This record gives sequence, C-alpha cells and structure tokens, in this order.
Amino acid sequence: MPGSGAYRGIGADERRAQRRRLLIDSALDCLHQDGLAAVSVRSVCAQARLTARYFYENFADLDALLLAAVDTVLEEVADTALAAVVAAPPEVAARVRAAIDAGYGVVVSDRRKATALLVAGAGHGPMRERRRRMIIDFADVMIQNIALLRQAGLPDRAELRASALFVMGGSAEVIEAVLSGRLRMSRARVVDQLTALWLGALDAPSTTGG
Amino acid sequence: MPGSGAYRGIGADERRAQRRRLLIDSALDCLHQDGLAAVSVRSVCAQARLTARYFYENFADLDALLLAAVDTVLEEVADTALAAVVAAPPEVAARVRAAIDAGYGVVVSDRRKATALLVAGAGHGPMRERRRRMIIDFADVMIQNIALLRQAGLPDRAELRASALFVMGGSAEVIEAVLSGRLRMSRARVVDQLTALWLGALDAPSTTGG
DNA sequence: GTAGTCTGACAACGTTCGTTGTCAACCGCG
DNA sequence: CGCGGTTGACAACGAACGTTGTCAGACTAC
Repeated sequence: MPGSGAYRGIGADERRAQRRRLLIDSALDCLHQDGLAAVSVRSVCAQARLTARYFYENFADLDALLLAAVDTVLEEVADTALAAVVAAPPEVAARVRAAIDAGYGVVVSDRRKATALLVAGAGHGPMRERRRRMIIDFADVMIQNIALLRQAGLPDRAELRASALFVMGGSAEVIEAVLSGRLRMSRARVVDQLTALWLGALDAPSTTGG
Repeated sequence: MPGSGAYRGIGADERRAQRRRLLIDSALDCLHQDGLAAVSVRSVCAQARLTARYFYENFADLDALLLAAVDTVLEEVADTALAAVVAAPPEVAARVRAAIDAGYGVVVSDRRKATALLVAGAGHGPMRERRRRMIIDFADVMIQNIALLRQAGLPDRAELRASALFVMGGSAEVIEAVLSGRLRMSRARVVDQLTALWLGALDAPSTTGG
C-alpha cells in the first residue's frame, strides 16, 4: 500500500493528536476572546485553521471539546500544585502557600486558562460539573492533609468539606478580581493573603464548635 | 377618544408592569429548568404565555431581560440582608450571622434565585458584571462595618477588599453545594459555619501582618 | 352600535448553527 | 510516473434564533 498513514514525515496518530491539541488551544482562545457564547464548531475550526471534519475526527460535539479543554487546564493546575506541595517544607502553612503559589502561577501565566476555570466554566452545565468535581477532589486532598496535621478537635466531615469548598470558591473570586484588574495586588501579596485566608478558614470551624 | 388605555379594569401602565414581572419570572423559570443556553426570546415568551411583541415592549433584547432578572434577585437579597443586619444585635458576630441567614433564606426559599445568582450568572458576560459589582458593593458595606468595629490594626483597603471577595465567593460555592445536594447540612449548620468562616476570614489578614 | 385600542396567533425574513457531503489539489510510496 | 490516502475549501441541509409584520377577534369608551 502506498500510504501507511505518514504525511510530511509525521505518523497518522501523531497528526491526529496535534490537531486535537490545536483544537483545544483554539477553544481556549475563543473562550477567552469572546466568551462562551462565541465558541462554536465553526469559530474554533477557523481559529485553528482546520476544517470541521477534523473537529469531528477528535470530538463528538462541542461539549466534548470544552470538557477536554477544561480538563487539560484542571490537570495542569492540579499537577503543578501537587508537585509544589510535595517539594515544600512539611509545615502546613508552607504547604498551603506552595499549593496556592503554584496554582496561581499557572493561571497568571496564561489568562485563557483562568478564563476557562473561573469564568466560562461556571455557566456551562458539563464544564461546571467538571469544575465542581475537581473542587471536591481538591477539598478531599486538603482534608486529608489537614486531618493529618491537626489530630485533635477535628470538625466532622461535612464541615471540613464546606470549609474546603469555601476556600476554593473564595480563592476563585479573589483571583478573578486580580486578573481582571479590579483588585490591584502583587502576586506575593495575593499568595500571602490567600494563604492566610485558607489557614483562617481551616481553623474557623473548630473555634465555633458544634 | 374611546380607549384611554384601560383593559379589563387595569390601566395600561399596570398591565405593562405585570407583563414585565411575568417575563422576568419566566426567565428565572427557563434559567433554572434548562440552563442559560435555553433562555431565548421564544422560550421565555412561551413560558410566560405572551407574544414576542410584549417582550420587545419591555426589553431591548435578551441581555436586558437577564439583567433585569438578576437585578431583581440581587436587590431582594441585598434588601433582606440589610434589614436583618439593622434588626440584629450590635455585636459583629450577630450581625454577620443575621446577614448570612437572611441572604441564605432568600435563595433557599426559591431555588431559581439561587440558580440566577450562583450558576447562570457566572457564565454570561453582562450578568457576571452585575454580580461582581454587587459583590464589590457588598464588600464595601462589610468593610465599613468591620472598620467601625475593629478600630485597631486594620489591614489596608486592598486586603480588606480581597477578604470580602473571598467570603462572598466562598459562600456562593458552599451554598451552591448545599442546594445541589452534594453537601448535606441543615440550614442552621450552614449559617453557623458560614458565620464562623466569615469571621475567620475577616480576622486572618491582620494575623499575617503585611 | 361604532370607532379605536388591545390582544394573541402566526407568517416571514435573514442569520447562525451543527452536521454531512463533494471535489480538486497535495503528498508519500512503490 | 501513478495509485491511494490526506488535506483544505466550500456547498448544502434542516433547525433554531432574533426580529418585524400582519390580521382577526376581544374589549373599552362614547
């Protein structure tokens, strides 16, 4: 057979993967530039300089692409933050700070990712579902770490989970405000204050008691 | 002239206002039932059993209706919370608790309002703008009250504002989780813990110092 | 009753969308 | 070279949308 799939020196699978990444990247572009409503098969393909055929080659529909896009960002944030935590000193404050600094670094270095997580993801059913599940997972990791570090006087699981959700939602709001320019703070101050707020929130429930 | 505007015993202005309220209510229904994407001139009018003409009689376009809907809810939450604060004992904890309890009461008694504020509002440009401006206003009220009650050792304005944004975003996340059933807590416990988290967050920045 | 307004149902126009299909030009390989 | 897979441009279909217009019937005021 003449063609074994290779084209311009690249195998068929690799070309497909390239187009898939390109489509996800273009989706982030469209999302950031003109909002969720402006993301369509046509607009994404135009941004990627691809044809609709290659869209359907990689994704069943628009929702699948949007989910893949937000998943990519979520994964990057989670991996970066987790790596930073592992590399940080064992004190809880240092670890919290490391996680916040790492996560903030990802979205501050590419605003499109912040848009995908903080803005557009909230208004779209499947994307919101993804984001909330990631927040739950994040919360559970947090709970485990906190539980290990404060063996005495733990509030029950629901309260811990509520606290974890609280710090995630609050951080999203603060980060969005900073990135949009409404709140002017240096990166160091953002990280410092978020760290303080996290630690305060994780201590607050036990101060109230039951 | 035969017709001075009255119809079925109701003046023209009042009929118009009734239709306007009905359209806003129908918009909340559509938003809650099928999400932001399902809100269209046709769907809202069908829900309201009105014709498109009466839509354009009251609103320039869909965005105007959505803004009016979210404004209505925001106003109700703000008024209710403010009234509760005024009626509460002067201690800061009691006032915070009263505000949270009142605001939570509004959205828990009508889930459509929660959807409008917490879910759909986030993914829509103009609605998000409205929501964020309301959060800023709320934050400023909070800052004023806190500043009056803790005259010593105030963090600067940016940090206070960040804290206020933090508690608003965090509360939204927790309330959404509770209302969606992912987080099972009684109303009393939700209010208790949110109060504790608010107070903790408003104290946290000063513990870090600058 | 009669004129004038209000109401509701529906048609119609142009636009955008998702999705599929067609077709010439391009490229690697024998 | 020539064969077959690959690519890109574009047409085409039905559906939904925003928006405006038409028109018969219900109602009010004189």
